[in-house]
Amino acid sequence: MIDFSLKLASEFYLQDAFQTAQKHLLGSYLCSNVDGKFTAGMITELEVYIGATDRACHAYPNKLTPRTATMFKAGGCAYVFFVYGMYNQFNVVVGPEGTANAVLIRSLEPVAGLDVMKERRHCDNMKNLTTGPGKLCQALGIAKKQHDGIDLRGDEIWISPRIQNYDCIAKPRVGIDYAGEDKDNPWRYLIKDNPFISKV
DNA sequence: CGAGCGATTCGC
DNA sequence: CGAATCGCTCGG
Repeated sequence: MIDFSLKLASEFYLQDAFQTAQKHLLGSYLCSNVDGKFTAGMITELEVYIGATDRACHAYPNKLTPRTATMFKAGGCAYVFFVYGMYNQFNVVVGPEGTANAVLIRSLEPVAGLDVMKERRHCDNMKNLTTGPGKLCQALGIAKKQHDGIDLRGDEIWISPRIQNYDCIAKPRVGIDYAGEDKDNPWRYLIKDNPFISKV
């Protein structure tokens, strides 16, 4: 059984976003205790965004606005944003204060609180509960209004370290056709052979 | 101050 | 493949 009370050490949030994403975040457990309900899923897919140089990043080129402000905080907090009038997306802020790097969590394999997830998602199919950035926020009860900027070492949303190593696949990121030269960067990482993915 | 749009999802 | 749906950004 997994001990979800363990939390990813602070040091990893302050290091290189690509290293942290592939070696520490991928395969770890995103946990939430929202409205008194515990849910957790293993991170199977994520994407890296770099504020200084990456046209796909909301904070490019180091653009500080009310929306992007949390990305400039020190690593270890959540950047949660709202899109399409109905969906939230959850990112892990990585790197020292003043940099705007974030890791978008795109898909989870449900591990705990499946009944809660099914209820929140109005859906019974396990493969459809958390396989997408908007879906997993709904399943875990994560929303910008309550959770943007929240510390990930607190007791509402946190990350529990991976308990084994996984082979990693790199692909281009999803839904960023506007990003020009950066749209083909292979900064989407998936656990090899894990079926809980948002897209092929 | 308002038009345009988005790191998506679902149903037709 | 198009609608849903609204906060954020930017231009006027």
